[in-house]
Amino acid sequence: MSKADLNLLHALDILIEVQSVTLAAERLGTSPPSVSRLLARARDMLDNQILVRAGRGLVATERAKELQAGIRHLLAEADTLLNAHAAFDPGGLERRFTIRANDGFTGAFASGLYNILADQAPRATLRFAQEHEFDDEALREGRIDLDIGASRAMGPEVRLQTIFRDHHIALARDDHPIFSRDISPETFAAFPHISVSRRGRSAGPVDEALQKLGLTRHVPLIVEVVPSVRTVLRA
DNA sequence: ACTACCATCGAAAGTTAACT
DNA sequence: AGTTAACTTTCGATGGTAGT
Repeated sequence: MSKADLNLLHALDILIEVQSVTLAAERLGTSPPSVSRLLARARDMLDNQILVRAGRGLVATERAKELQAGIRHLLAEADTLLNAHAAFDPGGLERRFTIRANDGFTGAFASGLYNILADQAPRATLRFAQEHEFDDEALREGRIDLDIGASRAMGPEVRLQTIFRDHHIALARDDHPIFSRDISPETFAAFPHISVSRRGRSAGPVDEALQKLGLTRHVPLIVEVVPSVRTVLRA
């Protein structure tokens, strides 16, 4: 790696992401031949085919995908190191921050966050995106800045931090038979469930908890938002 | 002896054009 | 769409010269 430099690593990161010399050149603000030469240097340096020709295009190899996480980690560390001396001035910040969160979080915190932003970074904008709007790669690829939701493993390049704990509430009709006796995990799992999931998932933390008790539940219906549940229960 | 300035050289990285 | 060749530009290293 003695011939590596940050420009090369940055170019390699983009090349692996877009899998195209032309697109990478556009992202880097340079020409395709220049990127082609960078790619040739990277191939020589790594002694490995990181991007291979597939017809008229390029395809990232498994080795390239393995390298990418490490490359991004290195670039982030270098950025932190090189900019440590620079005083951060939020007042002059001109950029949009995209936060992926559910309606509950947006309703509870959007106003407060806006007030802070207006006070400290008046030229910046804040966008709340719905949970279903981006895939899991969005955070890793920088399409969103913050993902607020149930924690899940996303690799070493993504930093996780617990900011609050939430709890689940179950709804049922007034005359539902579950209320005729004490509610236990067994009776809870015995009845069919409606799952509320913007991502269309039928299983989640509830199912993991039931599984630990040797129980499973049947989820015949999935809806996106809580009001839909109320409508179904009343029907 | 030290410093500042200028010219020269070579490596690296850029471009266009042509080819595969 | 990617690669290569030829050429150009940029930049850092080096050495010579002049002034203090």
